[in-house]
Amino acid sequence: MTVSELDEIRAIERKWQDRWFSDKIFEPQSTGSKKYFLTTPYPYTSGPQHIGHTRTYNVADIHARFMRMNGYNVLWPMAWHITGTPILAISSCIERCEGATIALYENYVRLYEEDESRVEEIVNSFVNPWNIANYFAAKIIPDFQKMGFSIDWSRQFTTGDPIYNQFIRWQYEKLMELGLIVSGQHPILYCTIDKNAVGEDDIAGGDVDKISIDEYIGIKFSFEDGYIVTATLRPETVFAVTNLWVAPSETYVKAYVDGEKWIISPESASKLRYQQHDVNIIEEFRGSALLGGHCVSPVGSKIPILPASFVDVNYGTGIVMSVPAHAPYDWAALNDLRQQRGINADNDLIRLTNDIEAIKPISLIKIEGYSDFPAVELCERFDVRSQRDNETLSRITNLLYKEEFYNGTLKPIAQQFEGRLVRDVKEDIVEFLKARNAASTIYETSAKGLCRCGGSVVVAIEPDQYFLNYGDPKWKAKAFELLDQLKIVPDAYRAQFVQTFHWLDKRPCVRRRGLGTTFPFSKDHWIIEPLSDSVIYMALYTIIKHLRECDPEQLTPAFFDFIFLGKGDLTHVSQQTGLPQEMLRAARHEFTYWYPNDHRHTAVAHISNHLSFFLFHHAIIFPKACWPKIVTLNELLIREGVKMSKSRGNVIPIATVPEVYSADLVRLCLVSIADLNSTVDWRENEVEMVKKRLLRFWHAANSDIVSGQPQYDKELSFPSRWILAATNAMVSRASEAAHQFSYRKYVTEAFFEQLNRVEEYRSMVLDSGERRHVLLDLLNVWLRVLAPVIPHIAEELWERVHKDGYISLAAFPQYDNLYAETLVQKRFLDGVIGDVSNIQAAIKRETASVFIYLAAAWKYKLCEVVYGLDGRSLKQIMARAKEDPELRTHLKDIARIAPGLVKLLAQEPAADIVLGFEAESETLLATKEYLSRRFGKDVSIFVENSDIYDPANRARRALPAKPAIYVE
RNA sequence: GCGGAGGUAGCCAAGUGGUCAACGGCGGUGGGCUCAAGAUCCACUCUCACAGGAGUUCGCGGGUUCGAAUCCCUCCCUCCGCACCA
Repeated sequence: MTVSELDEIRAIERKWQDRWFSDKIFEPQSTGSKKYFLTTPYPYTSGPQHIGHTRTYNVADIHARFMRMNGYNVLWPMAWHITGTPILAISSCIERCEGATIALYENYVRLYEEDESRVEEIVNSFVNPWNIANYFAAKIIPDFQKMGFSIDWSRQFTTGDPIYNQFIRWQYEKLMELGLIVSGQHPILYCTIDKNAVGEDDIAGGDVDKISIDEYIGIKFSFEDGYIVTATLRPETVFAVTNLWVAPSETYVKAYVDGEKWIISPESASKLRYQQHDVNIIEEFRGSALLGGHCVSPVGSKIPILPASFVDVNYGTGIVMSVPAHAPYDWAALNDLRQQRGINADNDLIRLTNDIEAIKPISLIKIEGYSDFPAVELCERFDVRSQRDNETLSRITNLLYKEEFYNGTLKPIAQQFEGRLVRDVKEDIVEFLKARNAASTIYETSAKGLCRCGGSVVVAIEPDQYFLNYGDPKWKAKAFELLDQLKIVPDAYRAQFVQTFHWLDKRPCVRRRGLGTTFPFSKDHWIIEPLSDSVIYMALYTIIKHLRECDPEQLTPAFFDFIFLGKGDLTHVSQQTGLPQEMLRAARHEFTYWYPNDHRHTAVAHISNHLSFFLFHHAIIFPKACWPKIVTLNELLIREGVKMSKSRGNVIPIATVPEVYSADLVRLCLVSIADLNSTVDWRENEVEMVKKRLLRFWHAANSDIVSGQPQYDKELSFPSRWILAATNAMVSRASEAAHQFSYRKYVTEAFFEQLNRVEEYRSMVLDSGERRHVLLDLLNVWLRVLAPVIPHIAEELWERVHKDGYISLAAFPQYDNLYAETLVQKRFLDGVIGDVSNIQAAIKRETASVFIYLAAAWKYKLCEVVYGLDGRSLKQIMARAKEDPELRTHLKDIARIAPGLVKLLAQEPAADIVLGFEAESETLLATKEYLSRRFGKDVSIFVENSDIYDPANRARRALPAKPAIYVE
C-alpha cells in the first residue's frame, strides 16, 4: 500500500471521468416515468472553485447517483452566475494594477495554465470583466469533472447570455403585473468620486471591515433665526438633554438646508447634499463662537452650548446633544470641564462657569440594577478619568445603550411616553419630533471607508430605487403555503425559514451598474442585481437546449408564458414569435416533464436570502404543481479548525485535488467527517486515516477479484451466511440513510463498518473456495452501494469483476432477510468472545486452554418458561417449575440460577437473546478454530453434564445465551 | 435583545427513554512485526476490583420515571442569523 496504489487510483479516476463524459451518460432525455430534477447553486465565476464549495456539490452528486441507481431519471444541470459587481470590482483592480489582486489572480490562473507567459496574458485580459466570467466558467467544468460529478453539461448558460436576459425580463414582467415591484427612496453607500453606488467589493478592505449604514436622527434645537442640529442614535434622550457639545476649535457653518437655517459642520453639510437635501452655505465660523449661547430643545428646555474635545466634526452633524445621566461620554466631558475650571483660567471657561455649575444630570430611563444616573455610575465603576479614555468609554457606552434599549423604561419626564420600553417607544418619539418639525433622518456610514478609486464612501439617498415587495401580504401568504408543503432536511432549519419569511420586506432589486439584465421598467440604466435574478433559473435548464437556435428577440414574454405557464395558443404563439410549433411543443413538454425542481441542495448560508427568494418567486410565479419539493442544506467547511479564506491562504482549490488527494478520497472524506448540519473540519490527519482505509479496501477488493471463485456448490457455513446476511442488513440501513440524506451514516454503514465486518469474516474463514466465492459474491452487492460515494473505484472494480455496463447506471441492490438468524448467532458469539477476553484480561496469567460449556437442555426450557411469565419473582418461577415434570427434578439449581437468568432476559429485545441450544451449539462448533486462533489457545466446547472435563466446576454456571467459561 | 443551533471522556465526535461506561476517529500506553524507523496488526486508555464484578459519569442545579446523556424547569457558556452582501 504505497504511493503507487494512490497513483493507480488517480489514473483510474481520469479514465472513468473521460468515459462518462464522452458517453454522455449523465445527460438524460425527457422520457421515463420516474424523474428527479436536482439543482445546486450555479457557481459565481469570479475565481476557481475550492473544496468548501465542493462539499455542497458532493452531497448533491452522491444523492443524484443514489437516485439514478434507484431507477430515477436524474437531471442535475449546471450553469454560471456572472451577474453583479464583484467581477467588475476585480476588473477595475486589475486595470488599476493593484498588486495584491493581480498576484491572487495570477495564482488562480496558474492552477490551470502551465505556460507562465500565458498566465500574464490571461490576467491582463481580465481588465474586461467578461473575460473573468468566461475564463473561470470554462475552468470550473474540468474542476467539477475532476470530482466525478454526474452533471449534465449540455444545459449550460450564463446569467449574462441574451437568452437569460430575455428570461429574466419575463420574470420581472410577471412581478410587475402582480404589483410586486415598488419604487421609493433608499439609502446606499456611494463613492464621491465615481458618483456611483459601491458594494463591499468596491471598498478598500470592505470584505473584512464591513461598512453598514446607520440611521441617525437629526434633532433641531432652536437657535437665533434657525436651528442647531445634532445627530443621535438615541432620539428618546431628547427629554434629558442638559447641554450641547461643540468642538471649539473646529469650523462650523450656517447653511440653508431645505430652506431652513441649520448650524452644522461643513463636512456634514456636504454629506447632506448626497441625501437629497438642498444645502447652501451662508457663513462659516469657529465652534467657540457658539459657546455660552443658549438654544431651546424640541421639548422646550433652555440648553447651554459647551465645548468638548471628543466631538468629531466628521461624524453626524459635528454637534452632540449631551445626556450626562445616560451617556458616559457626556458625563466624562462635563467632569473635565468642572475640573479644568480655575486651574487653567481660560476665558471661555470662566464665561461658562455659571452654565457648567448649573448642569444637573436628568434621569430619564429606568433600568433594573442601576441607579438613576447609570452613566455616572459606570464612569465611577470603570474609573473613567476623562473624555479621552476612549476605549473604556466606548465599551461602557455600548453596554449601557444596549441595556437601556432592551430593558429600559421611560420615566415621567418623558411626558406622554412615560412607562414604555425604549425599544418600543423609539419610533414613536421620532414620529413625534418629526411632526413638530424637530427631527430629520440623517444617514451615516458605520465606519470611515475609502472606495478603491480613492473617493470617500458616504451615504447617498437613491430617490428612485426599485424594490421587490416581499412584504406584500398576498405574496407572503403564497410563500408560506409553499413552505408548509416543502420538505426541509435537516428539518431543524425550518424555523429559520419561517423567521426569514416573516421579516422579509421591501428589498432593492436593481443597481446602477454591474453585469446582468437591464431592468425593463425605467428609462434610467438599472441592472437587476444578483440575488434577484437567480431565483427561478432552474426552469430555464429544462428548455435551454431548445432555445440555442433562436434569435433571443423571439423569446418574448408570450413565449415564456406559453412554455412555463401553458398560457396562450400554440399557433398564435408560434406566429407571434416566429418559432416553429414543434419547437414550442417540445420545449413545453420538456418543461412539464422536468418541473418541479424536486430537490435543491445548497448551503445554510443561503436560507435568509437566496433560498427564501427562490421559494417566494416560485410561489407567486408558478402554479402549485411546479413548486419545489425538497430543500436540503449543509453547513460550511473549515480547515484545521479555522475558516478557509483568501487572506489566510489556506484554500484548497479543486484543481489540486487529483494531485494532492484523489477524487474518491475527497468525496469520501467530505461526507464521512460530519453530518450535513455540522461543520466539516478538513484535517489532514483525518484525511490520512480515510486514505488508509480506502487503500485497504482497494487492495482487498482487488485480491478478492483475482482469487474469486464464481461457483461454489456446497452448503455455506455459519460465517459465510453471517457475512451475507450482515451485508444485506447493511444495504437496508444504507438505503434508509440515503433516503434521509444522512450520508455520513451511509458511509459509516456501507464503507467503514462493512470494511471491518468483511475483515472479521476473512479471519473467521481462512482461505478456502467458500471464502473466495462469498467475497466475490458480496462484492457484487457492496460495490453498488459504494458507487454513489466512490464512483471511480466502484466503476473500475465493477469492470474488473466483468460486469457489463457502467455501475453508475446499474441498479441499487435489493435486500432480503436471507440468513437473518445468523445476525443473532453472531451477537451470541461476540458475547462469548467478550466474556473470554474479560476473563483472560482479569487473570493476567499465561493460559493454554479455553473451555466453553453450553447450558444443559433443561435450562433452555426454563428460559422459555421464565420468558412467558408475567412477573419474574423467584417465587413465581419456582411455582411454575414445580408444575413441569422435567424442571421439577432441577429445583435446587433453578433457585441458584434464576436471578442470573432474569437479569439476562431483562435485556431487550429478549427474544433475540436466546437462540436455543441448537443454534448456539452450531455457532460455537462452526467457529471453534476461529476462536482458537483469536484467543491463541486451544478451545474445547462441552455441553453441561456430568461426563466432562470441568475441574473448576464452572459448567453449572452456564446459562442460555451465556455459556460458562473456564480457562487454564 | 429576538430567533436558531449546540455544550458528551485528553481532543474531534456519534448517540435523543431501557442491549449505554456510552459507535467511530485522533492522541496516549503496552505488545506483535522489523537491525531500526515508518507503515501495519493486536490489546488497553473514568475509578476500584481482578474469573466474566462494582461504583461514579454526558455544561450546573432541580424535577418526571421502575429506569434519563436522552423528557420537563432554572441558570451558565459557545456558535450562527437579524437584510440589500454573493
